[in-house]
Amino acid sequence: MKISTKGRYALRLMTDLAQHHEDGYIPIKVIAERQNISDKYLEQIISILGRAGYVRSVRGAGGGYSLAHEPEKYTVGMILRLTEGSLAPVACLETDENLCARADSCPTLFIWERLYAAINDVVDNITIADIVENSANAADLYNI
Amino acid sequence: MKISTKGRYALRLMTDLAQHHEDGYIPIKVIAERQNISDKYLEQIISILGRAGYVRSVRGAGGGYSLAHEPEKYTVGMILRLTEGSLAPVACLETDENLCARADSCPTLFIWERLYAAINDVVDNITIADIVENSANAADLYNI
DNA sequence: TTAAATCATATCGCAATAATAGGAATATTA
DNA sequence: TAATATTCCTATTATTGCGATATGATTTAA
Repeated sequence: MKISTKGRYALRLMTDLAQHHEDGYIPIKVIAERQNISDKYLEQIISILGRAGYVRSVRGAGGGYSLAHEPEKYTVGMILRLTEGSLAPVACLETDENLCARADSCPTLFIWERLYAAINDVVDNITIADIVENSANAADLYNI
Repeated sequence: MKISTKGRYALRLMTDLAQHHEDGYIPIKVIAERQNISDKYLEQIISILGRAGYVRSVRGAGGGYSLAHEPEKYTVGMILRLTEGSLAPVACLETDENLCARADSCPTLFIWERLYAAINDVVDNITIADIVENSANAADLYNI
């Protein structure tokens, strides 16, 4: 029951882009240094975000990445689902094909449904803008 | 973000024991057949439950396993934490040692805290007795 | 004494995670 | 035009954890 680095890095990536939203296109190397993450690994992750249309990119010198939309348009759920896959705690909740034959009489299914709903409720109600705001407050609090 | 078979099997195991709570000691083979799970794998899982004092065992012919307490004494959270380990969505919430140096200014920590709280809230408020009851209702509903 | 059961370990195949690596394609700038 | 900076694409790899399977020792009842 862990969120992998892929999802966590993706969130930090999007947050970083949001914090520097006014600075035009930012090379992945810069973000990798700021976030202290392998730039080659970040490259792979941002390509997922790019294919989904979450970030825009410009190639060549002076290029880089930029958020395609405003930070408040992205929920944590969107980012995590894209990079981690489904957040369902059991496979049988993911697709109709995965739904097992005994689902009608499955004594534990309601547990996973409640858990799934609780997870979705959290991640779908926090946006990247919220993260940026929270981070600004924390910095203020600690006089950074 | 998946609950592994270990935790799921443990829940089915405990539920099965609860459903046959009056039948004395039940061999793991019987449960394995009823639940259609590898008996050798179940053996390993129930040994965890045994060491934790969740089930009692009697060796030798005529022996088997039995719940150590009433079904309402066990929460889903207890079983899952024992078999899966911590349900924290990120390692830094597990122990003080895991808490990273930048926690004070971590912009995403509040997400994981909320997620963790939501997960705990679900699993700590469902007991094995609830599962048995739910299963009885479902059986009734579908005329099984 | 035989059979039924728990108890204890060791081993194994597979897949996923978390990178690392190398280079092709594209654009800017000197 | 050449050099440089960047994205883009794909292959490889080391490590780990999952989900078993296997073997056998120990205990107890019939």
